[in-house]
Amino acid sequence: MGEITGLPLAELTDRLAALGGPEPERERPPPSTTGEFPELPGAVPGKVVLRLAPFPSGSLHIGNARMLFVNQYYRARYDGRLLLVFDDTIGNEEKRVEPEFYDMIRADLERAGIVPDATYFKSDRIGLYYPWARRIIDRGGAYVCTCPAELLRANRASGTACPERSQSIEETGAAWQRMLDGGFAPGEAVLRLRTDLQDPDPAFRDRVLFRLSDLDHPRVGRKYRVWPLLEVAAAVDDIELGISHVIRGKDLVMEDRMERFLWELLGVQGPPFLHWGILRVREAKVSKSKSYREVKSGLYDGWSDPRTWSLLSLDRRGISMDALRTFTLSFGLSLADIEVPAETLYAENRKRIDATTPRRAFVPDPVHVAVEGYPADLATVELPNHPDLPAMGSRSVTAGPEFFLPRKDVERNRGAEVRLKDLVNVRLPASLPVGDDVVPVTFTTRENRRLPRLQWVGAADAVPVDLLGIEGDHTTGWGERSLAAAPPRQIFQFERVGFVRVEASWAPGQTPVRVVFGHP
RNA sequence: GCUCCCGUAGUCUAGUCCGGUCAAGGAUCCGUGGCCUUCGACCACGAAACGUGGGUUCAAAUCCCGCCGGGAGCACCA
Repeated sequence: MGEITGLPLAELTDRLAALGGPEPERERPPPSTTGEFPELPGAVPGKVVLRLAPFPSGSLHIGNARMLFVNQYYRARYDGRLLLVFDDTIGNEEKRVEPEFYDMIRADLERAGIVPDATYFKSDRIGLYYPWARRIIDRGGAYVCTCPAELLRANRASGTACPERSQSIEETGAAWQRMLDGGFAPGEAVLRLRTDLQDPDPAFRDRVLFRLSDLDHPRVGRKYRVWPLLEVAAAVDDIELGISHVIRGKDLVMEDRMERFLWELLGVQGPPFLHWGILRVREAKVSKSKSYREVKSGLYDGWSDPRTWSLLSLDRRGISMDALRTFTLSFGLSLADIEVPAETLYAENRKRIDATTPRRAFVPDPVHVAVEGYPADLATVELPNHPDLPAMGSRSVTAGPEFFLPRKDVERNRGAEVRLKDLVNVRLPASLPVGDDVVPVTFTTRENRRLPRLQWVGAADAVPVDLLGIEGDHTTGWGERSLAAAPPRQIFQFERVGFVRVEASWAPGQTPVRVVFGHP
């Protein structure tokens, strides 16, 4: 026996086989395409209830996608329910609830393929939170503090109790009633939780539960002056709405502790929490407040401006929500904070659209050229809509002898022979004339040789195109004639440029064909 | 500073709970070649990783300890 245990595994296997034993399983598990999604603790299929709690202060963006798709994923996995709970408590001056965002967020959800099983508004539930405040007070768990915010913070940092911390339950009850009755102005009093002023995490010491605000709320106006903070509202709703699992970003971990603390104080059992780490898309410097400002100021082209990286803007760019879902789920529920290049998302989208997207020619920043010796029989040519898929058909394109070529390529290849893609070879002049003069180039051969390839548009029949870039920039140029009839939302690949989506058709003499850049 | 979290290729990720089939899999990026009329796609090939030091063990990406590095939170916002 001792002799066997010392043998390497491979040899053991061989000996086993020689003895006629069964071959051990050697199959690898299938390669995973998504990240790791653990079982939800204690989850029972059909009984899982999850919630999405967006704050209606802007459109949903790429950074919110994880919240959407992870919850959607678990709902499907456990055949559960997903509630939309608008986290529309009052906010503050910088972070305000605004009416248009309710519908905008619902539209975002719909776009992402998420149909909530029910929708709630915290602003409808404010009255529900007050009895809970009473219960907390009655257990001696809170006190009304009238310290100015700054002093409150300083005391918290140093672990110093303010005089009101020692008030009796009766005193707190009376002060709370005074808050409700309007006996304090906003900022004059808050209801604070009694935790432990020596708690190792300073952030956790005697946090504020309820505060006063007289801001006008878009749904309930000034009906309430006493507003709950996120932690209390969530602690109450997670119980009352029967949430079975809370899955959210790890920026909210301390709120877990708050909710658990409250539940323990009140002797109720709440759901477990799961988190994911911070996800950043390198190119997307997402800031809801900046987007808000620039949309309001008119600098951005509304919430569909590419710079917002909103779901709406991604759709506008031709990036499918399915690609976004796969992209988002590929990170699993890892707690690590990560930064991912947008290219990964683009690659995912390309997989979905490349095979079905027609090709078209577009020449940005054009130079007008005239080809000397251009073959007369090539005035028009037939080009395939997709190089690899003959089934996608072809279109007839007006060609030379006059063309538009990309200035950048013409300059880079001065004096050299180049290939007009799918057409002929020409020699470019050694130097370009100044101004907008037509540049003479020389036909060389039809023979397809290994030369730099340039996309081209026949000058005789070109259509003006305006391309909106992802930085909000505009590139103008010429496109081939067939673009004129392109319907809005059609996706094309502009050869050697990238994937674009049509915004508006051509109105001759008025507006160019407007397209939005999607990705390379 | 305090609290919590995280370290697998350039970037993500699987594997870590339950040590051996991991001389580490997938995606993306990069390079080369092919298809030879896209700088796209596709095909083939290639380059590329267990933060670090110690310990336990026949055996460590996996268990234990130290160190180093990165991130988040520390609002009368959400």
